[in-house]
Parts: sequence; structure tokens; C-alpha cells
Amino acid sequence: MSAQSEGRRGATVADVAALAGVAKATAARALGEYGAVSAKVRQRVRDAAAELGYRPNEVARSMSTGRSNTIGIIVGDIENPAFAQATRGASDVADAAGYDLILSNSGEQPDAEETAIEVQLSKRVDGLLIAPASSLRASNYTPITDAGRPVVFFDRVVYDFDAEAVIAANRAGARRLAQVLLDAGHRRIAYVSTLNDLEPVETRAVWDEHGSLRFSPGLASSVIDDRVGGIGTALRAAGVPDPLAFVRLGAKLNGIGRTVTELITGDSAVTSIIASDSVIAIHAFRAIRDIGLRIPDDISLVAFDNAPWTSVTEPGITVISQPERELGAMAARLLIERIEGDARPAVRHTLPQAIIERGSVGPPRARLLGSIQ
Amino acid sequence: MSAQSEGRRGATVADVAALAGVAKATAARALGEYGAVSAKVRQRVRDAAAELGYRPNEVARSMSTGRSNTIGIIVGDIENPAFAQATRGASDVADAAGYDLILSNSGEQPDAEETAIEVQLSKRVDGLLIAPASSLRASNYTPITDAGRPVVFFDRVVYDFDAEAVIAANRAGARRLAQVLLDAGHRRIAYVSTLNDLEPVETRAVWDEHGSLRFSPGLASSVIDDRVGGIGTALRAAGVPDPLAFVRLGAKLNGIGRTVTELITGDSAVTSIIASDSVIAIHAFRAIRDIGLRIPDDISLVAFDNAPWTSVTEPGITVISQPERELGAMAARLLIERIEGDARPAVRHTLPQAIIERGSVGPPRARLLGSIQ
DNA sequence: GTGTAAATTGAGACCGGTCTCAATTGGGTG
DNA sequence: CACCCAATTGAGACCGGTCTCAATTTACAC
Repeated sequence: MSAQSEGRRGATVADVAALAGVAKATAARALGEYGAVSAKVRQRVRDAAAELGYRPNEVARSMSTGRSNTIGIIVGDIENPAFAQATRGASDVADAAGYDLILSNSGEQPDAEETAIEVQLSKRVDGLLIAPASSLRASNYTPITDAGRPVVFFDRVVYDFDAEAVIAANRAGARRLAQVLLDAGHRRIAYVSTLNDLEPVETRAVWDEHGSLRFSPGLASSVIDDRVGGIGTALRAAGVPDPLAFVRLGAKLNGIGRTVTELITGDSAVTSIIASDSVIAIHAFRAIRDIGLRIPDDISLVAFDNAPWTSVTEPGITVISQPERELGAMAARLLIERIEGDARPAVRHTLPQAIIERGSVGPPRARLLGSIQ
Repeated sequence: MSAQSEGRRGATVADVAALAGVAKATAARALGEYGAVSAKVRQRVRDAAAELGYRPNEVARSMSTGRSNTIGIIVGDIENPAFAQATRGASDVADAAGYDLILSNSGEQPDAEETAIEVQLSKRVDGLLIAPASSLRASNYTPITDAGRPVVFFDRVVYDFDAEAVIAANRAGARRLAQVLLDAGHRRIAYVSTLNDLEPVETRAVWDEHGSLRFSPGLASSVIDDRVGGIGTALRAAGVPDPLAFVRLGAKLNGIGRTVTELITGDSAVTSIIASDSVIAIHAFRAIRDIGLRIPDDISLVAFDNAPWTSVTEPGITVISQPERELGAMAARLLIERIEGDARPAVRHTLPQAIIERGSVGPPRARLLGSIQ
């Protein structure tokens, strides 16, 4: 007792066995619910365990079984509500199946992600759930399969790595969002994202036989790749001459306002904006208000990500809502199946997005520049 | 090589030692950077390790050192942005110090929290970071100290448990928020929280010699305890007769609108509302708009939690912003210090909150009931 | 009462590191 | 060149479980 309160090492199977008067192996069987033990002995062992306050040492168990009942999850930034929701979904599934989650933030840096993976593998996680920092850097993930561990990607895909993935139907969602604007009469539609992709998008565009826009090589984020592709496809189908003219990648967080202002008031004279996420949307919303324009009368604004605030502004913002939580949950389910033996070929699962139409889309207004300032 | 790609167990120190032609102990020393090894041997071992693709097994290391370099973190719900931010803060600090985070969600259920703690202790975490599900249930945490592990609470405090804690200055913040309303002339000030506390608050109120409001026993959440205490103290100091009259705890998420509507239009005829968090605030905001009232002309609304949307509504909402990230970061710092030997007596650290005044507070308006409907 | 198969129990190796302790090697000094 | 002390290396125990295999007990049939 005093030993216990002094923070000493807790009781072990050997201690329990000694108190119960049986062999270590027997006590272990009774405690671990494996192998055959007579009812009488089991009870005796359990009583002994209770008396000593025995708590199984999972580290030791992992040591001999090679299984840790732990899953590694690597997200860009847990503060990002999308990742937080996906993590919650994964956590609930993992929890129900008896797994724990080791969380790492990559900060969207492939190098940081690489070390995070290394650390997690060292800790002998049974599998990994990853929102890839870059869809282009397949080399980050080979150590995982080399170590014989399964990995499931979520939210994003890695182009040249054969692994299960669960993503949202961004291409369809983007097409839908663009269509809403097109239907309202817009032709000058901008898309703003913070994705930092070095090379210009235009030169990589490839239009396939169905008139669908693809990129080669793909964009650094498969999400943005799908969205730009979907928007471009929709615009071109509607006969818009240069579908990629108003795509703005690589916006800096504190430069979004300026980017938006330029798009609206500059030569581009855009009449509507698609924000790639709610952070961009909020900056765009403020920028539009700051230059004295009104939504949807002067400018239409739509966005990905059904953030709480989009329903509370006046007007509410038309958005695409993402199945974030289910993304994480499904990825976790798939991963656990693989951990427990499933060896079917990897497939990419695509979860539908929903459009939530609110009041931020109206007909385009003729060039505004003159009336401003 | 083929063994590796077949997902076989990786190389061990013994394998490396054999290849380098030294004893296991020597290889371990060279690899683990402990003990003395000649430069020549160290190089030979490193080369061998590289050749075999050796990756240290942290589980085995934990087994013999008793240290896991892992910290358990238990939050109510990682989807809650406050917890997500605190977790990020903790994660960054932990990461820099070489620790990993095992994340659990308690769902604010003390029983779930108890099992989460049990599991984490079984995994031999070096210490725990906990946002307590209940400030009243100290018994949940005795297993931690019994196991000789340190624990640091954050966001909330546990009244009868002696452990380090990092919390925000909610009492001061609440007083400040109430004062803003009092200064604008309000006397009928409501406070709405979803905290589910069984017993009525009034009967537990204790006014100390300085005129400060305390509760005995304390409220189930020390955060709400501090806030109600702060508000009550401010109201009483301003001569408001029954400071607790419009405190509404236990609001159900989908009943917030009704609660708010009743507070405004019912007998209470409240002229201002303090929302305990941004979710309540958003419901209140909508409810107020739905009954056709305007902020701040008809009703003043203030809230805890500087959620993004509060800056984008018209008008913006006056809020108290919480140092969430720093809460987690500081808690992690303190925990790691304790893990690494610090044994100073536990203290409670209080981080300041900031008030952000926007446009949601105006002078009170005379009873509105007649003009509604 | 005896034989046989099944059930239960015990002994000890093993997982992959760390760590203690003794043995060996090496360098410097007189 | 012998001697002493420090540095380096090796052998093997240990952490706390699991698991294999052999020994022992039990149950049941004849």
C-alpha cells in the first residue's frame, strides 16, 4: 500500500500469480482471457489482482504480441475544424474497436510529416491515418508499407501511392457550385485558394475526351486539384472562353483581402467568387463589405465548408458542406479492417458533398469599377 | 530485402550488432547515444544500421526504461474549437520536447473519462493532460497519482484534487463582461449556459466578506462556476437586487432558442444576454433575429469565446477571448517539467482573458413585450 | 479399477531494448 | 618495460507480458 502511494511500479502478473498461488502463465491466462483456465482458479486470480490493484501493462503486451492497439493519425492542423471533425470521427470508431489514437500535426509540411511517420512507426502503431501534406510526395509513405503497416489516406489522395483513401467528391461539388453561379448568369467567376503550388496551373491543364479538366502533374493538393478541375470543367461546358483566368492559388492569409479586392475592382472585374474554404470566405466577405459592395446585389460569394458563421451572416452564404466527420470515421473503419487482416486491393472511396443554398448568389452586375472609390 | 518488403519484423539491435561484428550491448550504446563507444565502432554500427534499415523499437525501449515519451490528453470533444486549439498548443510543446500525444475524448462524461484514464495509464503514458469532465469528481484522478504519474488540468479545475492546473481568468472576465452591460445601463442581465448541473444554483450561493459570490458545493464546471460567480458579484456590486434571477443553466442545445425567447419576451423581460459560449451565442443571435428584434437597439448580446463569426455579423458581437492555445501549451510545459523531475507543490495558474468590444451592446430598451407579435 | 482423451497447469523461452558488472584494451608515466 | 587507471567492450539479467510445449490432473467409459 505504501509502496503504491509512493508511486512505485504497480503489481505485475507475477505478483498476482504469487498471491493467488498459481504459476505466472496461469495467472496471465486468467487475466488476459485467453487459453483455458478453470473457473475456480480464474476467480482466485481475479481476487488477487483486485487486491493488488493490478493494471495490465500494455507496453509489455505490445512487446510480445507485436500489436499496440494504437493508430497514428496525422493531420495538417488539428485547429482546423475540418481536421478536428475528421479526427473525432476516427476517434469514435477507434475507441469502439479498442484502439487509441496518437495525434500528430504536420503543419502541411511534407518534411514534418515524414518525421511524424517515422516516430509513429517507431512507436509501433498498428496502422496510420493520414491527411497527406502533399499529394505529390509518395516517398513519404513507403516506410509505412516497408514496415508492414497499413495506411489509409483521408481528405486528400496521394497520386502515385497505392493505398486506400477516403475523400469527398470535390470535383462534383465544385462543378455544382460553379453551376449555381453560371445559372445565375455569371461568366466571370473567380476561385481563391491558399494552396501554395509553385508552377502555374494553366500550363499543366489537360482536357480529356469528355471535356473534363485534369492536371499533369496534379496540383499539390488533390482537393484543390479536384476543385479547380471541376470548376474549369463546368465553365468550359458553359462556353466560358478562358476557364482558368480567375483562378488564384497561393493567396497568403493576410493577402486574401487584397486578392479579392483586385479580382473585383481590377481588370478582371469578376462578378462572383468561389472561396476554397471558410477562412478565405470570411476574408472575402469582409473585403467585399469594406469596399462598400453588397452581397448578392453587387457580388456573389459561395464557398466550400459549411462553417457556423456562414448561416448567420446577412445574407447567409451558399456553401458546399463536407462530410468531414464521416471521412475520418470511414478511414478509421477501413484501416482497422486492414489491421485485422483484410487484404483486398486498395480503392478510393468518395463521399458525397451537399450544397446548401442560402442567399449569397444573385445575378451578375455590370462592371462596377466606375462606381467605386 | 525481400524479407523487408514482405512486411516482416524489422532489424533489431542484435541484427545490427551481428553485421557490425560487435556485441549487442555495444551496438545498443552506439545507436542509443548513451554510454561510451569509440568513434570507430560507432561509425561501423551506424553503417550497419543504415544498411539494414534499422528503426529503433520504442515499445521495447519503453519496456525497459519505464518511460514512453508519450503524454495522454483527454478533452471533452476535439471538435470543440477551444479544445482543438488547446490540443494544438499542447502538441507543439510536446513535439518540441520529444513527446507524443495520445488523444481521448471524454464527451464530458466522467465515466468515459475514467475509462480513458485507465486505458492511458495501461499504455504507460508519462503523464496526463486533462480538461476535467466534472470539477466535482476528484476520484477519477486518484489512479493517476497512485500510478506515480503527474497530471495537469487545463481549462477547468477539480475542486478537491491537488494538482497543477492552468485556467483562464473567467471570474474576472465575467465581471468585465457584466460591467460592460451594467455601464450601458442594463439591470436585467441573463446568463445562458448548457452546463447540466442538477441542483439549483441559488441555494448554493455563498457571499463572502468581500461581496464575492461563491458556490458550495461548486458548480460541476469550474468555468461556469467562475463565470456565474463573476457575473453575480458584478451585479450585486451594482445594486441589482436578485443577481441570479436570470441565470439559466442546463439549456439543451436545441432549446437555446426557446430559452432566449422566453428570457426576452416572458416575465423576465431581460434586456441583455451573456452567452456562455459561441454556440449558445449563435443560437441566441438567430432567436433574437427570428423574433424580429435588433441588436443592439432592442437587445444587447455578449459572449464568451471569440469565434470567427462574431466578427462578421452585423453588428459584430462583443466577446471575451480565451487564451485556449496557451492554456494547452502551458499545461504541457508544466506537465513535462513534472515528468522530468520537478516536484514543487502544485499551483493553479490563471491566464488573462481579453475583452473585444464590438457593436452588440447598446442602452437597454424598455419592456418590449407589447410591441412584439 | 483402469485406460484414454481432454482439460488444466507449470516451466521457461521470447519480444527488443537498457543497464549493470566484469573483462579487456589502451594510454600515459616513471 | 612494467604499472596503473581510464576507456571501451562483452555477457547476460531484466522489464512484464505472451505463448509453446510438456507434465499433470480430471472426466468419463468400459
